[in-house]
Amino acid sequence: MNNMQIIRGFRDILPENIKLWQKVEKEAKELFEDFGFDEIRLPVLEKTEVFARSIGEATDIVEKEMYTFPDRKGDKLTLRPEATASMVRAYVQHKMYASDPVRKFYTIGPMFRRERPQKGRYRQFYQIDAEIFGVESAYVDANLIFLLNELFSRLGLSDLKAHINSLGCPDCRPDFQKALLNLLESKKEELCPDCIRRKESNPLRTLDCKVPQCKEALKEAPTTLDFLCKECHGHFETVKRVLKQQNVEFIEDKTLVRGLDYYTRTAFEIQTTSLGAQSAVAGGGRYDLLVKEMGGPDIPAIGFAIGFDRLVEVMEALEKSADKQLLDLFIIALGDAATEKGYYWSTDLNLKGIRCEIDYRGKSLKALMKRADKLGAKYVLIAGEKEIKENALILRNMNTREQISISADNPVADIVGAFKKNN
RNA sequence: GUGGGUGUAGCUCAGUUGGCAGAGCGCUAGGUUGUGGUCCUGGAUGUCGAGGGUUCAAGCCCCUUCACUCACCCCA
Repeated sequence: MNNMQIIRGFRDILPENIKLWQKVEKEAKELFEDFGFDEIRLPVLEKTEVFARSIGEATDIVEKEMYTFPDRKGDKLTLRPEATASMVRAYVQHKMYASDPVRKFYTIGPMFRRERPQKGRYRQFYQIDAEIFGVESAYVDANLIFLLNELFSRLGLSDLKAHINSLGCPDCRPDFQKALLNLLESKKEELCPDCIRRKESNPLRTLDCKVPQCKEALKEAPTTLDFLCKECHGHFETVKRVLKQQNVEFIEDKTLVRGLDYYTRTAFEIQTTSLGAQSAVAGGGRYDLLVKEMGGPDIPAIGFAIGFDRLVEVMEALEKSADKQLLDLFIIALGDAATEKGYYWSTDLNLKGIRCEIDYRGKSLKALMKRADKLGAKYVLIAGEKEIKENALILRNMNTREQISISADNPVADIVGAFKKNN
């Protein structure tokens, strides 16, 4: 096996697939800018501490999925597994809250997690990330979900559903956790091995276990919603009311728990059915405690991440293709003199915005006509020795087979003119 | 990390009880000395994922390993 191979779980996004990526990126940027978000670009490497502190030491991401290594000086560095931690780090480091605590950012880029690859899951994957700092109001929670919904609808995706839940806050979460732990303890004979483990590491996770026996045992389990304090309850009700008012369809999903420690109150996920087990295309939530935890002041925040790769895959599954870019003109130059002229013409045409190609391999007219056809050329310019001598190049319309004769003195102007007339 | 499936031409895949490595598409050259798409004819392209074993003989059987893939776990 050839060793010069891409790393496992990494992939090349090839030109034949890039159009959808560009389309998604363009739509997202336009929408976010319209909604008042500013782009921010963040590094791919951070000190390990940035992620360990924010995501949670005991989470799977930090425990076993990060690409972590010492640099030459011995500092422990990590390839970012998600964007929010870096976003908060930047917000705090530049003391952005000092001049204006209310900030809205988005960023697009690669993330890295060393998991076993499968459908819709890669070790380098891309996220489109948006965060709002400094607003506690439930209106921005609803607004972010609305924004996701709008983006997906603009991309023509309809099989996506928003799931929302509230995880409570430090006031109400402890009571809930106590109640849940009590129940887990009493039912521990019936739980699957994974849930026995979760009981210790991340009790919330037992709520969305897929093993039927666990589901049955935990049917009566308390949920975060049962224990919400008055403020959290009101916050959640507002989110739901506003979404209804704006005709955003959603499912209240009390099994929706998110894996990162920093979430509080609103948690949401956009799910699809067309991607096998990887149902989450976007996910996010509120993290009112994280800015402070990362050394900043007590400032609330909320954000989401869209799984770019997954989104593109959903679109591919629904055959939402983007148009292939075809060629405007293919120049067939036969002989050395014609080839040299053809080179200058093609460059000039490129500069004038005409997508034009020429072939230098000295092939036959027939072979080049085939190539022009393969490239989808709208026109072919034929410049053979005869045409040069007689000062009469042939411009052939490949759809109508119509051919006109143009002078070899300044064919670029004639061609540009022809394109203007047709467009 | 655990389990299942799959590795044969650039792509999609056949390959029988172990007996000369194949097809379609694509590529390429012709079919009127200079006109594409359809059609016809010819041509090129293989470490049968890799390493080892069994055998007179292995793409096929056995062992090891790697990769891809799906699922679990977890998450976007």
